[in-house]
Amino acid sequence: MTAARREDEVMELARRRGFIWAAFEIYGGASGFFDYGPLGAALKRKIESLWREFYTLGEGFYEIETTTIGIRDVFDASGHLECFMDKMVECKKCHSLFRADHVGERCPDCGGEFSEPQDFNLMFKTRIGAVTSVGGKSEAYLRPETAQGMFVNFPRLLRFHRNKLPFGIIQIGRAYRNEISPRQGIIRLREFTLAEAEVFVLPHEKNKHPRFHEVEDVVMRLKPNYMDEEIEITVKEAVERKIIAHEYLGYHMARVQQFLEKIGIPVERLRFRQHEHDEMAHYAEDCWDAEFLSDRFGWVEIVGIADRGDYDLSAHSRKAKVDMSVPVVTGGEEAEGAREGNENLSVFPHVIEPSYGIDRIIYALLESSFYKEEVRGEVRRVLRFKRCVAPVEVAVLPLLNRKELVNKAKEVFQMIRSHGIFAEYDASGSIGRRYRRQDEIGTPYCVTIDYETLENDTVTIRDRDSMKQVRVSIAELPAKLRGDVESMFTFSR
RNA sequence: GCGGCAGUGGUCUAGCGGUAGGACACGGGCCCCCCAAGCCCGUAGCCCGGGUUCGAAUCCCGGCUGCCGCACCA
Repeated sequence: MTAARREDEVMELARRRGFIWAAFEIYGGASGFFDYGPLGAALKRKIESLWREFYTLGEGFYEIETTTIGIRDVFDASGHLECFMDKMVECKKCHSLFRADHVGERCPDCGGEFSEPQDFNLMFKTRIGAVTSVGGKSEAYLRPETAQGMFVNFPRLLRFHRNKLPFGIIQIGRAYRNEISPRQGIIRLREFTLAEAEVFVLPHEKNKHPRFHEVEDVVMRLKPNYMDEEIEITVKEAVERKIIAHEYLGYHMARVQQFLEKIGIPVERLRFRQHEHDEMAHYAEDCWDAEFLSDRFGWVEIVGIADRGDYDLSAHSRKAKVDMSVPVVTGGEEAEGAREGNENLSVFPHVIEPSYGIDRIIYALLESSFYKEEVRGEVRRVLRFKRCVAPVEVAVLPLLNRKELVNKAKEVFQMIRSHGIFAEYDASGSIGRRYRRQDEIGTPYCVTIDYETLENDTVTIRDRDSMKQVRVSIAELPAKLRGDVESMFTFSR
């Protein structure tokens, strides 16, 4: 229980200060389930909003919201029913469990005999309605990814986009996987949040992304599956040298990196690792994981960028008997897939999918933001969140708990909130203690009301990272907090 | 899921068969004009269930949870 390691200390802080904790604690807990507290939920909400903006405003994608329960047909077609399933055998002697295809006739531990293989599916199964029979529409599953909701709605989405490709669809939501034994805290959860984009593109257009030039100079750290070491390379060069298969994949990998940097994941702790062929999910043609270098867990996947090919659309077309292929329009530029003289040619769009594990990103952010130093013999713990994700944007503090300062401080507090800035008020304990409280939850700025405030209506803004202060007038405070606060401290760091 | 170890206020810990003590945090007060100072007061705990015993936080069994190793992580 001792929080000896720095990394464990972060999670201790997260629990203590209301970011995240084990679910069902009063009943002893349940492995693989966590709840977000007041600050964690705020942090998560901010990350999700930034993500949403990044893809809607940034890419012009629309967001949809589909059911978290899926009927059997969906996961039958998607392959999850079969491929998410492991045949498990149990040793009759020592009761160890093994995957049937990973093990021989006898238990490798004790040499005991195995039971008959039994199915273990990673999907949570449920039933629809008061039906007790097996099969049919009564059988349902909690989705293991949000993606299927976007695939099964493809015909309507295509019509919505007036039959024009490419287009992208995003979705943020919960997904569920009944892990055999989840560990590693919020790295492996049984219920978690995914933020996924499905980009539908004609196969012969995968190598010409209209905005590729905007990201072509982005330098990324790549670990291709046929190489033993990592290389640092621009996206442009990686695509030219076929290290990354095509522009669409390269473009979205670069965008993933840009998003992660934007919310404050240090780029030097990031790499993109290409899946080995035997490691690839059943639906993937190619897949690169954006991995975060954790002090605690080593390289951890936080985003997967997969080329799902036409796997899902063709599978649902077959199963549902609804043709989701699209006609290939041979316009001015000739299309590779379109053969001459064949006017009725149609193809299944391919899907490029960046899939973000929000909970893991939150862990990565907590771990990499955590900073500890000694100030005057006391430990100072700081979460160095970027302002765009900080749960509390500013704290308003009267220098002393005196009536005249408190009244003025409450006035300023209300004023700041009326400008749409989320603030916290705290008058309890010494000013130093209150600064430390805010440091620990990552509040970037503290506004302090002192006796000078009463004289000339100015307050100080204290910067979390430099602990420096500048004095501004109350009148210009909202504008400063909204706008160029950072610049007021950049030279003093 | 298997094996080993462990679970005491919010956090960290002392106690290891006679009924819980500390530190920090938190709340109230005093003091205080800027980075967890000091003083006073207060709130708050033996993971859950069974058993052994006159008596269990302490010993035994089961469960849950966590850590380490193995397996699993489509």
